[in-house]
Amino acid sequence: MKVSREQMAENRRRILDAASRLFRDKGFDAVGVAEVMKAAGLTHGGFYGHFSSKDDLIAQTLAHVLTVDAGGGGDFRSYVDAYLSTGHRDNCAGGCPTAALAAAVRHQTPAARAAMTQGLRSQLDRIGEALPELDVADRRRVAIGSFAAMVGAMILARAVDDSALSDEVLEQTRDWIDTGISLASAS
Amino acid sequence: MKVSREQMAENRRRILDAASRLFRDKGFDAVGVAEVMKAAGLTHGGFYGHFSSKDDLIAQTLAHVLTVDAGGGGDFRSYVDAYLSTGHRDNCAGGCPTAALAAAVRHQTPAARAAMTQGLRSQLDRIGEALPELDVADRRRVAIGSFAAMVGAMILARAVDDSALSDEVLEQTRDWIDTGISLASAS
DNA sequence: TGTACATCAGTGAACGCGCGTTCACTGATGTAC
DNA sequence: TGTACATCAGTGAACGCGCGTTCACTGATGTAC
Repeated sequence: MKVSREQMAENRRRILDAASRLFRDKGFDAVGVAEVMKAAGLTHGGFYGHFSSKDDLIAQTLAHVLTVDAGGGGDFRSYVDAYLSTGHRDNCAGGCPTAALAAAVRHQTPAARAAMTQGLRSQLDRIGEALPELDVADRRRVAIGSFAAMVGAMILARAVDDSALSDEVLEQTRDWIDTGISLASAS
Repeated sequence: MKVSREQMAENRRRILDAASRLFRDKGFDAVGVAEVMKAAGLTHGGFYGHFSSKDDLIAQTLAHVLTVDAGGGGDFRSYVDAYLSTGHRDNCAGGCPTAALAAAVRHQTPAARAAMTQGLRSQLDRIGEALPELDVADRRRVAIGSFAAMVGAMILARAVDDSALSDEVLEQTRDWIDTGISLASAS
């Protein structure tokens, strides 16, 4: 049955939110259209009233989840600590979409890759702004280098089967970034 | 028709090599058993004489590709430069299996994750050995921190649709790792 | 060393399940009068 | 403001393609004599 315009807009938002969590948790391929719709409280048939295909859903979900700003505001060191925590590692569904999905984006449509590109750009800009104590040249290097290290460390920590090694990857990467920032600040 | 024991062993190796390249290039889900067998010069029916399932192939391919030592020998700085090159970025099929597959391993069987864990362990040990100028505590931090940064940077550089941003991620991460090592060497 | 035969690696057709996608239908919405 | 009707968001059954897996068969291997 038909629903109101606002209800439809909310349904669309719920589909994107459900897809965002499911994709981060299980990956694009392991999540079906029907599963997403069920998680949004709908049936699978209505899907194509909102999206033209699963690929379209993937691209729009990426654009949706990457435009939410990732808890900025605080200083960069505490952001790094929160990012490289066991809590974040164990909460893939609610965690950083870049760590969860960037590797899979390589195999997606141009629209999905474009959304990822824009998301990365704004993420790096946001990190740069959180480093006002550095001069401009250092700022970019620290933003890119440390974000790459955070994403890489999270992916490795999640891939690994041994919790001691996983914890060590997070801890050592935290220390590594910390010393990297200290050096830049001192120069 | 039956083939000789050596031929069968070589066929198995060819299947693993083909799977290794295809999986790195396109991901586990996008590559079918038939495609792997065809790339190895065989037909799909014979697959189950070598492996018990596709999951088994994935686990054994990871073990196979992660035990090849990744061009060690030289010093660490030149390894980093080669790793974070556009050539490596554009050669996913022949490149670092960790950068290509680590994120996907999260969704694979326990056997696959165990192979990944062992592979990461030996990779980190190898990097540590390539840093004899550092004292032991620094060595581990630099090995983990810089490998995390390399893997993360490669994944981001490959996910992104804009070659200027992609190049910048590689370059800045190279600089970031370089300054990180310099700091550790100086202390 | 040579021959007969049992073994078994590889072949290719076939099966069946899952998932993306389609479609005829339903009934609430929201507009025209 | 109230009523009649056209619209269209959502439903759920059905389709069909792709892929993992199975299986009866083939013919070269390698062993027993």
